[in-house]
Amino acid sequence: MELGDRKKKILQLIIESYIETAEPVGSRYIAKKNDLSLSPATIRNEMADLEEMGYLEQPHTSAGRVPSQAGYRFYVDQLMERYFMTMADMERVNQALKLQTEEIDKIISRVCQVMSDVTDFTTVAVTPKHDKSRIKKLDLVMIDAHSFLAVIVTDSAVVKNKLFRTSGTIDERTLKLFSGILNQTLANISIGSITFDMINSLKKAMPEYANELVPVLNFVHEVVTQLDQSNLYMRGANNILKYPEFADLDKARSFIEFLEDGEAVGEIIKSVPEGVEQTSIIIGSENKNPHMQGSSLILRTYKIDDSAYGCLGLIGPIRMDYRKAVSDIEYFGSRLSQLFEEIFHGGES
Amino acid sequence: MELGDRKKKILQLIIESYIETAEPVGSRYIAKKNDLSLSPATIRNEMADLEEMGYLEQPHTSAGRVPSQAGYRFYVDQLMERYFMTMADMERVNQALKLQTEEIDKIISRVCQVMSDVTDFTTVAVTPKHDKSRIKKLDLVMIDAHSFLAVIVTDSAVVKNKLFRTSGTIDERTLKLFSGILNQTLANISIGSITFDMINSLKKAMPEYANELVPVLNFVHEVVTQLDQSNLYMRGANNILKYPEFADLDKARSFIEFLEDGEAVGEIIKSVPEGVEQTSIIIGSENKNPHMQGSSLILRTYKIDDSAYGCLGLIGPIRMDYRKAVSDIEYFGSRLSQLFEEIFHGGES
DNA sequence: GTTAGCACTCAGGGAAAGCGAGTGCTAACA
DNA sequence: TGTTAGCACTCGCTTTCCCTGAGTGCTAAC
Repeated sequence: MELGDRKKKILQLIIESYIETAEPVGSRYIAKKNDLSLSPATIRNEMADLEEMGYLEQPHTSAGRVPSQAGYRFYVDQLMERYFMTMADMERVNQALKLQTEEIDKIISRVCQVMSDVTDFTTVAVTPKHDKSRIKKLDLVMIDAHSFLAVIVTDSAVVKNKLFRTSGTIDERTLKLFSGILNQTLANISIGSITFDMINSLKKAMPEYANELVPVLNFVHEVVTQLDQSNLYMRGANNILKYPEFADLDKARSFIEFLEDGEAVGEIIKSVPEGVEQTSIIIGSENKNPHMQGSSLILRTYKIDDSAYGCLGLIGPIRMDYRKAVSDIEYFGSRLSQLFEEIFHGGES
Repeated sequence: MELGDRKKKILQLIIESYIETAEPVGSRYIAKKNDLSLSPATIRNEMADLEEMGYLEQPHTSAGRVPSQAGYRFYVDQLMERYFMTMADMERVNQALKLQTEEIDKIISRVCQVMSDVTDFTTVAVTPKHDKSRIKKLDLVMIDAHSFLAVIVTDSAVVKNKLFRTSGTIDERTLKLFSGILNQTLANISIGSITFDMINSLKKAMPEYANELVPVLNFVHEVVTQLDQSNLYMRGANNILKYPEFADLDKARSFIEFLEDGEAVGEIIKSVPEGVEQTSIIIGSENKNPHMQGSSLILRTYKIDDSAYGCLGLIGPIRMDYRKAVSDIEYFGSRLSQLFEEIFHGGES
């Protein structure tokens, strides 16, 4: 059965009113608040139809109607209009994103916080995996006769380092020799394709320097493993307590606990297709993870460079303001992509 | 008025029972549960005395007694016995602290999480300021003809780095020259004493290299500022929801919000005297910050090296198990100090 | 100094009653 | 045929009232 324009309008009004007030919506309310020039009785008939079609539900006989999950889905797919962020909010975001740092993790963590402040939702963000980037340079810098620093720089501008203390003394020449060999083998290969075996065979190749070299190779392995993973940030967990849906303390607590466990949340976010900047809306039981089935999740990918995409997320009750959430997250996503564009391709710094 | 042994014993029993059950404690209960060989009536007399002295309170006439803040204070100062962690818990902590990394921030963040898991409290941790450490080496590593990496290493083994893209091409010799000058001026001075003026005069000293050098000097300034601050970690905010004291959602929410705001919490923790490994207990309104006055805070300093101390904290309701909290945090603190001792003075790595 | 006995207090829980928002159905109307 | 007024009905919420029971303070006896 196709939905007529009037039914669509009524459904939209009900959903938006419910989103705002969290109260079941009655026919009288719809008739009065909006100039549909229809009587409550007529609205009631339409509402009964919408319920039959599965878009609305009734908590109990004498209450108004509440959107069903299918209702929300229809709403976000077909009814939802674009929301425009106020200039004030945009300005606020832009101010907050004026950072001195270029460290990806710091930036993402900050965005996560600002987004939580602005949207009043719980926000999550994952930094991209760097499995497709390459080691550009591996250098060993002498600090003093008993210690040196290993530095790894990737073409995606990630730098990792570690200090080493040596058992004997060490000189610049030996370090140069080491770094030459390491660079030859490991540079310009994508991180994802550096294997444990590769590193192991390097270890065996130079038994005379094993004492100093093995720790460095372990470090390389550690870095490669690290870059192959993404970090997760979460902020504003307290925000979910603002919604009456989480008035039950136990429910709220176990949900926050779930959110604090990065692994699980990361798992969910990984399901988002990489490589395109897009927004996904996952409503209630559309979530695979049972903990999330009482909530909705809005995800938005952002781009660091062609080989690295990260993801932002907003978590709220199923009755969340999808209109605002979507436009907010899209603004953050685009600002973030833009920010990285400036940092990595914006000429010298 | 001096407290007799019997009064002390009764006060202790009341406090420990209240900590356990969160229910006001009646005279009958104390008489039955413990073999004081006293009748409820006698206990009542003693309780009335303790109330008069300000150690106990009565929520209402027909309820039992509840410890007052002064009661808790007396308890932690004079009555509390040592609690011994179970071997199982210790083992669990030790397992969780087996980390591959030597990055201070990662370690602290991890400890914070484990501590929250083990203790069921909200935990905070601050990393030390490094204002007393010195720049040991400042190196510029050439990456390719258009970019180089600046690396700063301090004597407290902190490494910071940043990539620079240059407008023109650059060669190793120029970088050597730069790093020579920078090292000469900035190395072996304590971070806290490197001033903005100092950096500014360096900028002016070499106008011909301004293009490349100024960004590096800005970076130095940034690093110095960063090292002068401490980072704060917080975990297990959801844990406070486990306590009936926070059953009021609004209260709980605003408290979690307060905790998520690092600044404010950092401010509180800074009040702890540095330089000694010790435990402080701050009960309810002894906290200066009004948000904290409904909670108690246990703080414990830990040592990274002679010039750098950090701090761990447990946050719970005033009715918290001080006995367990104190011994838990002390175990964590000592393990942490020990860990850093191994990392920084344990010979080669 | 300790204890038994007793009257008194008061928060919390449960039942009962009343309220009111909202419905579905029917019949009349355009 | 779609719309609307009217009306009886449903049912969750709130308020009120009462009762219960844990716990107290006081008094008098041991």
